[in-house]
Amino acid sequence: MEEKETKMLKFRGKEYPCCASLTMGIIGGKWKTVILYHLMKEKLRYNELRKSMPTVTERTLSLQLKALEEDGLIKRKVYTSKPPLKVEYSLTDFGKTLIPIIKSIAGWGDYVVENYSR
Amino acid sequence: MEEKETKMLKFRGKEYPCCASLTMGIIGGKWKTVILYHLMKEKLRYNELRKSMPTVTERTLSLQLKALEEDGLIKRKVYTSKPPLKVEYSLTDFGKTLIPIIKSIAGWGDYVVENYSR
DNA sequence: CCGTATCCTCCAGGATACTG
DNA sequence: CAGTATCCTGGAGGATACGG
Repeated sequence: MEEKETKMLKFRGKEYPCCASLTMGIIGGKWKTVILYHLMKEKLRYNELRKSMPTVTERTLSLQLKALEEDGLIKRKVYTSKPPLKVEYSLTDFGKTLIPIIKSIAGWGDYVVENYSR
Repeated sequence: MEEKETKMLKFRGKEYPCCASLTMGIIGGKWKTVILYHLMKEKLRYNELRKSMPTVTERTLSLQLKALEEDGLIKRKVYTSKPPLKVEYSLTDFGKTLIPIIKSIAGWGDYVVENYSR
């Protein structure tokens, strides 16, 4: 009679088995934390982001930005409607709640590079 | 003449464009942080881990444990050589340097569930 | 009990060309 | 400048059965 009923956590329609996997579902993937890391310091235009991330493709950057925007972590502001367009990306207030995490993630990366790089 | 030369970071033979992506390369993926999250509190046996992670498959859990062990984040200790085996997984000292990150990742997940769950 | 061995699916991310 | 539109590929992760 007893169902497994392993209390799944929900956010934006997706289910996660624990709080850690929920966070990783939102900021996981190859590029999301990198984008957030750059936007943490300052708002940036599309091309500025691209230059900060030399190995990402246009399509992938575009998709990741859209996903982050849909999850409410970043906002997209258009300044000119006539080409050349000017678009700036920045963290939302919700996105800013991630700053401590991004900082510790970046900090640990630096620590590893300094002490174990090879 | 000037090469792009975008100083890549290296760890265990892989290259990353920035410190944040290096960290995510090591603890990213669907299950690694979940495993570390459970091992952070206590060492656990294979089956205990499985029960903590009801939706992971045996094969995937096995592969992720092996990857974490290869990166030096967890250690595997075998207690009996005759079946039934007893194997315990725990964080290494290096793995323990991740505890602050895991805690903030888990904490943010909890925060989101409390304030935005739907 | 603690995994491996096979086989398979799916989609994140890449390459490239093109547009408002 | 800031993206879409197509097409494609590799590998993460899943399902299931079996082995020490």
